[in-house]
Amino acid sequence: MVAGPLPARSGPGKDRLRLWIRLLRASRTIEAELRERLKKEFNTTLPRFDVMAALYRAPEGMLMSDLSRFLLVSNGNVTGIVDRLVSEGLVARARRNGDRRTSMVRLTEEGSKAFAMIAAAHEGWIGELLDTVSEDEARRLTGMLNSFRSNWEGRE
Amino acid sequence: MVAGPLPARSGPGKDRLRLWIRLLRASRTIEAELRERLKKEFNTTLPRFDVMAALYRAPEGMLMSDLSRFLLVSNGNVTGIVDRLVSEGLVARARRNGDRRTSMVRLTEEGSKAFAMIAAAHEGWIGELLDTVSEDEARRLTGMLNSFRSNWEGRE
DNA sequence: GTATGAAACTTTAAGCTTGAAATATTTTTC
DNA sequence: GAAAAATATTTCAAGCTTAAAGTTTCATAC
Repeated sequence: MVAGPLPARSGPGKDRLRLWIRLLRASRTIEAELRERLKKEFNTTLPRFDVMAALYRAPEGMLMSDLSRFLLVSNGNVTGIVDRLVSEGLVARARRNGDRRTSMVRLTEEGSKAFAMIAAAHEGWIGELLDTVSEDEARRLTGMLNSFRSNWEGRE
Repeated sequence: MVAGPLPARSGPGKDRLRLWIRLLRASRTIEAELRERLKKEFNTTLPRFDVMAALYRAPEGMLMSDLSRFLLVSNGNVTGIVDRLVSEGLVARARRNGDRRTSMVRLTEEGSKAFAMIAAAHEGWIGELLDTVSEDEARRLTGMLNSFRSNWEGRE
């Protein structure tokens, strides 16, 4: 989804198609760079980072379904990633509240420390990778993307 | 890479971090919707669509390495996707030019027809999914993303 | 209290993705 | 022109991803 079907020079909707293609190329370029650095510097992956980032925001823990909803990925997907993080000792499942179907997932002490270090580097990388975007431009772009998102969210 | 590590309210680089998170969430949301529709309506996938889109632009064919460079994915990845497209009769490999290491990959007649249909639907979907973005706004956003991209490309 | 259905999660099969190693071919160097 | 380096591609192992089907537990209705 990086190329797009020969957008004709003009016509209704062509500008949106062009926008979509640019958006996708930008995020894929940055994503590839981040993935490579996460691997090289911390021997981890983007999905693991995503899960840890979500859990870091929720010290009390999250349900599996909260995680998958928040990260925009499927349920089964989260199961696998959390499994691996648990086996690495970075995340823990606690099956304690009344509902025995659910398990509260949270970062371990070790996971929290590890994440803090990775997150600091991550923020630096983003600043570096996006340094051709001025802070002001960044705010405006964010605003536009935000309004797209909030409009979109109510629809499905 | 959809959440991001608790962006502090302010500070240097925070606006860029926020921008990155929005960018990623927007593209993931749209991507998920496209993937679902491609599956439901045409029983195909986003990676297959990407490869076919690239080949549609190059009737004379492309090398595997051209494909992987253009699509921003690894070599081995393209091999697998093309293998499946070949087995479905939508794509053909031609090992004909002087260099016997390379193979020219192109759409078959059937593949070209199939792609044209899917692409028409795809363009409509994008118009629909992005209809909260005005055409004017789309052009401005595209411009900003473009300048990011061209600045970035010279660097690595 | 027991059947019905809903909810939370896991498992499975198929496919996508990467980085690294392997293979085959061409080009360069001496 | 043979050895070495470079290029184009494929193979491989590990992990990510989805949709669909399966399991367990909970809530509702009767």
